[in-house]
Amino acid sequence: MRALHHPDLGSVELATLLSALADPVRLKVVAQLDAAGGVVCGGFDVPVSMSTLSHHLKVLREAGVVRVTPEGSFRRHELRLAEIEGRYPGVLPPILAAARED
Amino acid sequence: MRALHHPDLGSVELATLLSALADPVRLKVVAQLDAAGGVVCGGFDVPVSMSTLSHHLKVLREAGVVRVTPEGSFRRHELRLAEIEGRYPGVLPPILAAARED
DNA sequence: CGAGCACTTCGATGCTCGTCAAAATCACGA
DNA sequence: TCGTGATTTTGACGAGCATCGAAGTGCTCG
Repeated sequence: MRALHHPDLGSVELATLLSALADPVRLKVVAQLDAAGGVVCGGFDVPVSMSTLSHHLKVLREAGVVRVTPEGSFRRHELRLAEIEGRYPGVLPPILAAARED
Repeated sequence: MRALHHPDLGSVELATLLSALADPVRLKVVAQLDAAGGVVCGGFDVPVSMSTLSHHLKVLREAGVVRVTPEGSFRRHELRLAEIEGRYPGVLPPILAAARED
């Protein structure tokens, strides 16, 4: 498998970031990531198949929302909250707060 | 033409709101609407044809982002900022601020 | 090594989206 | 009433996306 690519937040367009978040499944993912402090690996509670989840995590990673760290045969996913705050201040927290209400 | 429909913000999903904003043309539109105080009608500065602009304005209206008021043969478009704040506090302002940087 | 687990990638399908030109609608003024 | 200007709708096209199952990759432990 080729190395995981994580974009520099400076090169992420606002529309790209919003597109990544504009999906019910991905909103659930980031909400769970936020609630669990980012330590969740593949234990997401979402109503899609494993392969579809993998696709969504890839979208989030390529939009700079999530950082993925291989850890044995698992993968740790974490929100890149501080970096996103640096690029688009104030955008993510209220979205996380709103996504939490479900 | 059937009457213009403006959804109740209470029935607008977060993913719908973010989808409406997750497009470069629509981000330009809301940024201009924000900057001009909402009085702009069809005088948007966007790189698409008139019919495409109309389509984007319809998307924004149906997502509850914009209110459209017929005014003679023109149409006034305004951001529903306060209402969106009531439903999803803090979400829109930082997006507008980020979209302003262009 | 070999089985099993945790994912990812591939291929395919059906749906949605952004875009345009052309035609339709609508309001106002001559 | 006719025409003009503003805007929407229609119809069509190509691209992109969410989804799945099946096959592939890589890690770990026996």
